Amino acid sequence: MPKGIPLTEEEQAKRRHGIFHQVVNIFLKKGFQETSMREIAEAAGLGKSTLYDYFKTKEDILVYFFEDQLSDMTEEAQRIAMQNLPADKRLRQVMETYIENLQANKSLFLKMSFESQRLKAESQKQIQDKRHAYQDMVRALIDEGIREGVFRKVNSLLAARMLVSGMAPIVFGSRFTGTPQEMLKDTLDIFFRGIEG
Amino acid sequence: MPKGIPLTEEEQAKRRHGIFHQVVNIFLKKGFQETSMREIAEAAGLGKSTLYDYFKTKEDILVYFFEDQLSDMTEEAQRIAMQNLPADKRLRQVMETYIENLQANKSLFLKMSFESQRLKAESQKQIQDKRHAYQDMVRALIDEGIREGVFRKVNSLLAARMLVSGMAPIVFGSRFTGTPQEMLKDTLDIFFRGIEG
DNA sequence: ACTGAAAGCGAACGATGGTCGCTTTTCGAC
DNA sequence: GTCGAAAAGCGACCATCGTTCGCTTTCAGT
Repeated sequence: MPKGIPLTEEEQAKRRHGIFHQVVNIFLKKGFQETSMREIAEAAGLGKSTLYDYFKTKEDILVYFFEDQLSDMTEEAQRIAMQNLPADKRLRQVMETYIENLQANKSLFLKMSFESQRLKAESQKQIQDKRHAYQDMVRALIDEGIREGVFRKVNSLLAARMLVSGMAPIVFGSRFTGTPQEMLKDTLDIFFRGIEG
Repeated sequence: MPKGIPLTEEEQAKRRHGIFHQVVNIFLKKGFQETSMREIAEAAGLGKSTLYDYFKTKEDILVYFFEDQLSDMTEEAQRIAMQNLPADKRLRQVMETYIENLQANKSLFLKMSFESQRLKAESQKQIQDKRHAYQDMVRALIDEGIREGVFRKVNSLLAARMLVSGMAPIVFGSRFTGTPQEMLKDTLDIFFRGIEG
């Protein structure tokens, strides 16, 4: 990490990513709220105030996690959404990658979601905004499907919310009826049947 | 408030109640988490450490609110439950007083419920225990109704949870279809029809 | 080589929740 | 009536927290 040379915004982002990755195990072990900035800085091999060069406040670290994950997912979804395929096929793919992402960081998501309840309202709003961006993405795909005629005319925002929030039990639930893939299939079967044109 | 004379447990409880009552407006105005123990003590006209004689920690103050309210409600419900009436009539009365209590402290309940999300898991568990006590009360009433034959044999715990949690939208919801009394009536109509024997 | 700017750091800050030991008040025993 | 034990109350104090400040170190361009 050179000192006298300015970091581009992209490098900053990489650095933030790296810092978070180095620290994540403390959060998993003793929780976010119970970990002090001193500990975080130490675990990252940084001076405490250097940490503040990358995260404006402590809450920003938690917010960063969600923003990072959610914008990754949104990006990925957008890439899929641009393919030349019927909207329902694309939507299916989007949800598949969605639960794959959730599953890959399952315990981290669980812990962080729980801890995020204790953030200030303002920070929670930041996270919600990113969530909405993802929902809007899904919604746009449903709207496309409606225009294509593969979906009937439904309230697309409501449907998107229903679909996305219906994914949680598949990964985080406590009563499983099969593998996540099977549960996803069953859920999507119901959903698509519900809105098919 | 005498100094050299010991307080009975009951007097302590009264005192706690009084302290909370004197402080409640700060919580409503600037929130619980944002109010320091110094401010609380000052508003109560107490020394800071005296406050700690009545509440072991800051979180205890919030926990106290729920414990107090919920045990009041549980008591009241128990009094109604002992009357010599068919179980369904008693259950109806219980739920009526329930939403009356919620309504009477509506904004306080709202604020405090929101703030309680930020408590430590341990404190949240304390609150949940009291909630369960109330639910168990309702459940017992449903069990009685089953024995009396006015209800059919249902999973009484599940039904109780459904009933109690179904009250929230009546008081705290954002989409009202009538007065709380009307909404309660509609909800209970559905519920009783659902479990009638 | 020199300089300006960026990156990094530890000490220090203000505020917080919580504790300690002292003072004040009261009641009951003598 | 007084004296002492015990309780209630208190403000100073403590450790710790998140956050900021000013200094040092390092490097790129001249």
